[in-house]
Parts: sequence; structure tokens; C-alpha cells
Amino acid sequence: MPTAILTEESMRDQLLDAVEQVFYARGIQAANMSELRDAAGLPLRRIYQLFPSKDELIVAFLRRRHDRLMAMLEAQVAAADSPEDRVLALFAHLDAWFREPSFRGCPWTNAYCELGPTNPAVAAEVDHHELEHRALVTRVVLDAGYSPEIADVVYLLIAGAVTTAGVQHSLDAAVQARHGVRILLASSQAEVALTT
Amino acid sequence: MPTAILTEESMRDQLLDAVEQVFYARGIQAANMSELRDAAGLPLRRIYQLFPSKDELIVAFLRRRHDRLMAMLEAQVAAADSPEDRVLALFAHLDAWFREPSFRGCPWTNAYCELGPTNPAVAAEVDHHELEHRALVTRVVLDAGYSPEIADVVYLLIAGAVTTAGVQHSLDAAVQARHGVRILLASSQAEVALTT
DNA sequence: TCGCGATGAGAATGATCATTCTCAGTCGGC
DNA sequence: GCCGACTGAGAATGATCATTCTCATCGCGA
Repeated sequence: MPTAILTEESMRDQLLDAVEQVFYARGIQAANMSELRDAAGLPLRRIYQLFPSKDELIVAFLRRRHDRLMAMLEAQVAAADSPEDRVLALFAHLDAWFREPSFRGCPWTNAYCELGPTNPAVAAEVDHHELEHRALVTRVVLDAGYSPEIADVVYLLIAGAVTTAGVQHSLDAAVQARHGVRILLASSQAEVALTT
Repeated sequence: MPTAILTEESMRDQLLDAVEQVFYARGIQAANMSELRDAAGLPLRRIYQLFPSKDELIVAFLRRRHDRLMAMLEAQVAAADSPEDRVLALFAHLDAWFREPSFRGCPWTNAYCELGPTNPAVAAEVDHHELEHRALVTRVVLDAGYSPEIADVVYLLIAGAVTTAGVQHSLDAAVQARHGVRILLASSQAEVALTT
């Protein structure tokens, strides 16, 4: 019965597509299972066959989005020409993201604020995302020859831009953050130039 | 009946003290009215006399905390000796805040993530806070002689530090952000020195 | 053609929670 | 000392929602 297996896969994808859209647009708690059913076009019975509870759906949503983000970031970073451009590519990605009409802040921060204090599984998934994302940013900055302290600042600028864009609907946050990073990198190179 | 008025005031304070603690520690949606009643030591009936709905309690919580934060920031900024120290005082405040054991992220970001998409009154209150807070930061940076672009970056660093400290429980976020600001300010002064 | 295992659609269940109501007690004014 | 308005404590209400259940139907192998 290969058909059954294939359809299970496609139903899972169809469900997670809908879940991503609804959870992200409306908030996780505000989205109820009936809404997910309507958006996914699948009966509740089937949804519960695929994921035994809403909590597991939340974790799957966060994980899937994380995997996609990380792959996209790796690709965009890899496509940049110079190590410094790799750092700036992170901000180009942010800028494009903020300008998507559906942008509504960081899915992991949102989930953590909504559920973190009461839902350990969600908190763990958010933790996992934050660690991997921060590790990627740090690696890109270190590979470009800057110090760990600079990497921390770059990370904070990214986090600040995402939060500010999400809460204040400020489309310029990525540009402003990139401006800060440029100054930072230039001054750090000046330091290196002085000491070498 | 001045006694009655006085007691109403003190009951309101007692209630809002408890509400602040419970909403902030457990999350707004996770905290139910019975919990608030227990924490405040007031009957539900009285709570509803003081605030006709949980929504109004949420807005009052955010507003009270906002007023206190702004007053504290103004005081700490005013106490600093030089304009540059006034900028750095913002980060000293962050550092102390992050190290409070009860620290659990930014109350306004938390509220916005939890309720913003579904509760216009909360969204408006968060907006109000963000605008005033950002205006204060911008004013302090401009008064120290830096450019609006620098003020934007300083603001993003503050936002990033708060988010990162909240989600990643990173106690060093304020120190890292201050490091970034120092570089930023120094390089901006160098520019000014070069052009004047 | 027959019967069975799974399916879809939506109703039932049980829990949680904001909000309101009940009722027995209490206090201030007379 | 007495009456009426108010109070506290907690139960009742009504809504919402995750999760489960019912049942009529369907696809498929024999």
C-alpha cells in the first residue's frame, strides 16, 4: 500500500503548511483546532492521527520552520562573495523577511512569550532554535575574522531588529541594524590594522 | 467618607502589585482570575469592582509598569555625569534588571506576543510604551551629540539585549550590548573629530 | 456480491475560565 | 437594639476549546 504512505506524507505537509500559516498569523493560543482543520482541509480525526496533540503540532511547527530558516540562511551566506559580505547577508535576509506582508515577528520569540513559562516542550524547542541560530551567526562573524565580542554584538543587533520590526512594524530595522554592523566591522578592522 | 476612598486606593495598589507579579511571572493568559484573587488577597467581587474586566487589568498592569520604568530611567539618566554616561546609564539599568531573579523578558513584548494580534487595547498600550521608550533613548543619544542613525542602533541593541536576556537567560546581554555601544560611540566621535 | 476495516463529518465530552450570582453575616445610622 | 445596604466567600453560569466518539458511508479483497 504505497499509496497510503505517500498520502500520509502529503497530508502531513498539507497540515503543516496550514498550521504554520495559522499559528504564525493569529498566534498559537488564539488558533484553535477547528481553525486548523478548516485551513488544512483535513478532518480533525486525521489531524489527531498525524499528531496526537496540539502541543506536538506546535513543536512540529517550530521545528519545521527552524529547519527551513537554517537552510535558507546557510544558502544565502554561502552565496556571498567575501567573508564580510557573509555577515551582511544575514541582514539582507532580515530586510527581505521584514518586508514580507505576512511578517509578524520571530516565531520562536512569539512562541516563547506565549507558552514558554508553561510548556517545557515548547521552551526546549525554542532553546534549540536560539542555540543553533546564534551558533550560525557567531560562526559567520568569527569566520570573517572578527572577535567573539563582535559576534555577540552582531547577534544582539539581529535580535533587536527582529523584535523591533515585529512589535513596532518598523520596516527599516534591518537597514538600521546593518548600519550599526558596518560601523562595528569597520572599527574592528581599524583595530586589527593598528595592532598588526 | 474619606476612609472609603483611601481604602479603595490602597486596595487598588494591593491588587496591582499582585497582578504585576503574577502576570509577569506566569504570563498573562496563564494567570487566571482566581490566582489573582489569591495573590491579591481580595475577593473576586472587589476585583471586578475595581476593574470591570481582565482586559482592563492587563492594560492597567502595562501602564503602571510603564510609568515606573520611565520614571526610573529618567532618574538614572539624570544622575549620570556626562552626556556619554547618560547613554551608558541605559545599559547599566539593563544589566541590573537582567540580574533580578524575577526577570522574565520585556513585559510589553511578552504581552504583545501573547495578545497583540487579538486584543487591540493591549496592542495600543504596547505601542504607547514602545514609542515613549524609544523616544527617551533617542533623546538621550541625540543630547549626547550623536546622530539619529546612531540612536537607532543604540535602540536596537537595547531591544536585542532585552529579548536575548529574556529568551536565552543570558545574563551578559547588557554587558555585550554596552560593548557594542562603546565601539559605536567611539567611532562616531572619531568621525566627528575628523570632520571638524 | 458481500462484508469489514477505515474514513469523513460533525456531535458529545470534560475541562478550564471569565464573569455573575447567592446568601449569610456585618456595620453605620437612627 | 434595629433596619437596610454592603461585604466576603465561594458556588453557579455560560462560553470556549482540546480531545474523543458516533455513525453512516466507502473502498477493497474474496
